[in-house]
Amino acid sequence: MPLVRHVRRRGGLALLAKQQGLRLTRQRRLIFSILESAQTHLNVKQILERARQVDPGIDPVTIYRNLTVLKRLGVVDELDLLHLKGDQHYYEARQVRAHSHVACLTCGKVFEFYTQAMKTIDRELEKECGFSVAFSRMEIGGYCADCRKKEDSVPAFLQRKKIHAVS
Amino acid sequence: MPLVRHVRRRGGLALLAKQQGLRLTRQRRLIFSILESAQTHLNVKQILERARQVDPGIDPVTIYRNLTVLKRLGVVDELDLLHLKGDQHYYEARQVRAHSHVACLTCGKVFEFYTQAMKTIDRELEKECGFSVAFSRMEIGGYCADCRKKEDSVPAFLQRKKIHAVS
DNA sequence: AACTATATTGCAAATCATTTGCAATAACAT
DNA sequence: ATGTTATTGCAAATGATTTGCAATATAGTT
Repeated sequence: MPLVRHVRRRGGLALLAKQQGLRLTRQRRLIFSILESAQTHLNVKQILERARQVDPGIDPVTIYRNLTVLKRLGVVDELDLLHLKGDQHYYEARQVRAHSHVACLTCGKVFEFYTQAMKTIDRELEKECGFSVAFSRMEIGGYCADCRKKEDSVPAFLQRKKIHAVS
Repeated sequence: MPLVRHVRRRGGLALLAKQQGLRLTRQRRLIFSILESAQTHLNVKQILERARQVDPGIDPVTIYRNLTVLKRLGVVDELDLLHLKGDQHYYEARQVRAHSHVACLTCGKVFEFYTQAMKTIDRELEKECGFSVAFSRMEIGGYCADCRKKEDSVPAFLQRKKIHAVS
């Protein structure tokens, strides 16, 4: 059975890359370390900025190519975060614990939420469908506590007019 | 507080559109009906194809513009289905019951999975974070029962070589 | 340490999806 | 019926990502 499943990284991405027969170039090391040390999901532009602080000559295409490799290895996730900020994609090193990304539709804040319930779903899928979960992503939109206090705030993406629940 | 929240459609998208002051053009009716009658998520190309069977002159830009409107109304969801088939996006009319999209990494099959556990997460977020969930999306990658039987199958997206779990 | 095979890079150009400007048309309220 | 203006289709622009290719750098071998 094919496995990407639970990839545990002991030596980090660099070691994993070696095991896969990839060459460890200066640029690749740099990109790996940026992703590994990132506190949050980054988009390509952000990765490029950080990379250029160290290696000003690095080309965007190198970022793209390495992200492709990392996606194929199953060690980074590509997220779109509900497209709240357009169609750009975000990347993060895959974590051991599954978590969901929760975005406030008013202020745009995104935070991560860890819950056992995601594991529950994995188990249900195994039991009910014989489906073996390798990884999962959850993205939630709604209104955060702060914004709910400020009554009349209008979600940034609702430019035309307020939308009322049709019930 | 702004609401998109639980939009229940009684008269369908057409009625909703009217209530929002949108004009019901021939093209718009068509696009609405395609989305409402679709059994599954569609990408833009698929929507365009279906639309052109009825109205050969319809322009892609009309599809895009209407999808934008529908997204803003909060009645269609834009999915990327784990980017298994590239970066294209898929659209589906938002359903009353939250569900997750489950994709097999070997055969590419995607199915929908309904579970109470998603509602559990909503409640946890409300309780623990004071966050009010408007909608949520979950996408799961793994291996379906059929493919697990056929031992040595290699996931389509792993072109280089087999990846073994690093443990 | 030099040698070799080839994976990887950077640049330029190509591609692809999506958006924008604008004039013509069509929907809807009066 | 008439006028206002939202919506459409076309063409061109944009922006992100990919591809071709020659130069370079890595890692294995001598």
